[in-house]
Amino acid sequence: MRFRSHGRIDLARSELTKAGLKVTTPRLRVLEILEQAEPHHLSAEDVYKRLIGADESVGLATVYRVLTQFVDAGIVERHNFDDGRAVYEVSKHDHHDHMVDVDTGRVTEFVSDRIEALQREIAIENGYELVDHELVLYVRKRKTP
Amino acid sequence: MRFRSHGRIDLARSELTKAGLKVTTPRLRVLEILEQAEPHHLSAEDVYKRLIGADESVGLATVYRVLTQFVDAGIVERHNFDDGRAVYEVSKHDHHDHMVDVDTGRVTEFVSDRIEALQREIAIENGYELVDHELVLYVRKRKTP
DNA sequence: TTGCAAATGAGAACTATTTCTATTTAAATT
DNA sequence: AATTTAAATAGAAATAGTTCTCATTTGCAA
Repeated sequence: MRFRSHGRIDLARSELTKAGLKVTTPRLRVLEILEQAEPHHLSAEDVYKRLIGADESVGLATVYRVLTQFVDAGIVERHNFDDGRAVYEVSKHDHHDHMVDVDTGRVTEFVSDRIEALQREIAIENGYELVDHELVLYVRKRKTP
Repeated sequence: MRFRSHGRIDLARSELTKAGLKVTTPRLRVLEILEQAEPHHLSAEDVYKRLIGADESVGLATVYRVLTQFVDAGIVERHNFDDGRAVYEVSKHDHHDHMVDVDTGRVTEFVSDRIEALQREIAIENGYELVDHELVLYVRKRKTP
């Protein structure tokens, strides 16, 4: 049965092409890993480990190079948390922020239209327009709910 | 004339003592530099350069060590911007957030009680209490004001 | 002032990331 | 399908930022 669709992979291919990046095995693999990642945030090392685990031979330097290209192309976002970790995740249209549990290190995502709106307001009050933002809440589970 | 007051230095001394840190020359020097810093944000390297410039002989390793101790003690805050820079600044009681002009790299500070309140709300809605937060707005000067 | 635990300086070690370069590969061309 | 060529890769080496080690120095309590 020819002409069968390979949805996910074709999507990754077209994303690369659209970004003006040649379609190569390492790029496809890294993009697939990020798209299927759970949680969404992976460090370069995480991506590399998953590649090795899947018996793909991709060099660590290539992982870094490809991730940087993805960030430049807008396919992927990079976040730096205060403890020094840098993580990557595919850019979704629904922008979200992060909440880090300071005891466990667990990261959860959240969206708040109210906060987004306020940020835009604040930028304007200062004569700017908002290009992007980064919000991380450092939190702790409440003892008394 | 004895018994003259040395306001700034005495303050730094008492901050160290309060934090349970022995009062040493390197600690006093680093704290003074951060308190007088303009802009408020300095990297470890910046602090080190200013010490050298002032003919103080303090090792770079000590600068890092002392900065980390200050952060642990809550005297100083550390911020990581998305471009990878890590900067330190003395914790003021009026917590503030940052606005980075993406064209010039200039950093300005701002405070918004509304955003602070919203953050606390969001944490609670998720069963957490807010320990700290980090908000950076990436902005661009408006062409048409 | 003396003694000792704590702090420091200098350089080695470490970690994360980037660069270098010889080799391989994608994809345009024939 | 084979050829060509610029772009991409792997792996090693280099770099930058930060932390560690340990011999020496210092703050401060007795």
